[in-house]
Amino acid sequence: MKKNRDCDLKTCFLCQHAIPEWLSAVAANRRHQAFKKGEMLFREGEPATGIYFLYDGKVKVHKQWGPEKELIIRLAKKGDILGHRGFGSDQRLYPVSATALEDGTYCYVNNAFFEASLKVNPALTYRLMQFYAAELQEAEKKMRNLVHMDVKSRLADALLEISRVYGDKQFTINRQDLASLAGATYETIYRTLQDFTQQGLIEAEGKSITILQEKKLRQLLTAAL
Amino acid sequence: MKKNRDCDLKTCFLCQHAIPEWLSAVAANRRHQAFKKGEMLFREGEPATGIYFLYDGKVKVHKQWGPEKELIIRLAKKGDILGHRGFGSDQRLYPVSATALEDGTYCYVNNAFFEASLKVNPALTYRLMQFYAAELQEAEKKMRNLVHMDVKSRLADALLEISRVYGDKQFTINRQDLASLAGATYETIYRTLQDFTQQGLIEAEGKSITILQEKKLRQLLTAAL
DNA sequence: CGCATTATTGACCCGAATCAAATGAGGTGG
DNA sequence: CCACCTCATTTGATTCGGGTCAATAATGCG
Repeated sequence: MKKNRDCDLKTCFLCQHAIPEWLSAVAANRRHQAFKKGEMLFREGEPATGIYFLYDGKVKVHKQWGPEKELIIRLAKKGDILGHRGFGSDQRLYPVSATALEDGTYCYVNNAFFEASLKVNPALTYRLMQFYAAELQEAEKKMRNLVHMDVKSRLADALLEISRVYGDKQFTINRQDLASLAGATYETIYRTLQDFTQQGLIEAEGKSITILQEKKLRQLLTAAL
Repeated sequence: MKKNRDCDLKTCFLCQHAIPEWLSAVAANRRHQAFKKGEMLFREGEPATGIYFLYDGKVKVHKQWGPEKELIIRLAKKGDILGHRGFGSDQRLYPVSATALEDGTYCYVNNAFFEASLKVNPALTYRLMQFYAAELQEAEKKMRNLVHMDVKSRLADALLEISRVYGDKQFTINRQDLASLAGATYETIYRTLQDFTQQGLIEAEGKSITILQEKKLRQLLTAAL
């Protein structure tokens, strides 16, 4: 089985929910593509031409603010969907950018085909709707957190999320991305990270971070409430 | 035509997209209900039993933080959907509360019936999905704004949004809600509002606010960028 | 007419952004 | 191999927006 050319039914959202009659059509219309760390899959403000199914690798979804500032909206991992935010708007521009945090592969289909899929496959539409609903909940929770929690709690939250996405207590991330994820500046994150290290909550050397006391990090979240 | 008992096809999302064969079923399963200003339609953390279609009146959707603090996620008006955030999660608890800002009416159907509707009516599912997508975009934009804009800009944004929802440059809202919408404290909003008034951008007397210079308010947003 | 909210304003404080500078780490070309 | 440049890391000093607290005035309201 050619792993790089064929969709793994277990990981690709589209194939997972494709009706049998459409599997060949899906195969004909999708485009598999490898990408490198740092590469932008799509850019905020560009016309939304299609939708991406992340096959492998981690990707950050972020929104720009001015020339220097950004906010990381979400981290995506294997099996996640990207570019779906273009749907529902009139203009069909990507409202966010997607940048690879590591090498990986995606599966792309253009909007026309994807919409056709949705039309003939209500179950797919239904699942996608659920996916949106879940994302919406996450977004709104994060919204509240950004307003009401201090940086320390937001950083704890960010670390736990990264750990969850990577499926490991140890992971690699640069400080700037960490700052953008927590919604704070580089310097502040640097200091807070140092604080956490001194308290023995985490271990940080270089870009590698290990969570030592997950429980205490979680307490920071609930304590802020 | 009994206005209070029957869904206006033009305003109710559910009826608007119902397939003809189901119109009678919809009629049988929906529950129309009047509500009073200040009444809570549903409460964050409660089991999500169903979905609400706002027939008349304005409703705030908000998320609690601690005993005293809240963040208004969104304002809903005639034709909007409420309680749809319960979908997609495992637990099926409302992740937000909904409180009436004025008297109104809603149309309610329980989850079981609504899900059945979605199953037999792909067009409805598709439209709902688009609705979610639009909400998601809004939420994420707001997220970024809350992080990167100062209070002055956030208040300008909030005022413009209220004006848009109410379809009028003049509207009524209490300061506390305004604060929760802009993600700031009562006092800060009070002062900033005073500032705007002195600059002649708005006129405020009591709970009534009139936008005088919409253009300048918008400039506050783009200027922050 | 007292009591309870809500409005209004001032003073203070603090978290975190900003600014600035020093240090270190890699990469490149001479 | 060294000089040089660029870029990330590290740390200190300073500033400031806005949250918190408190005190008074005003406005209901039973």
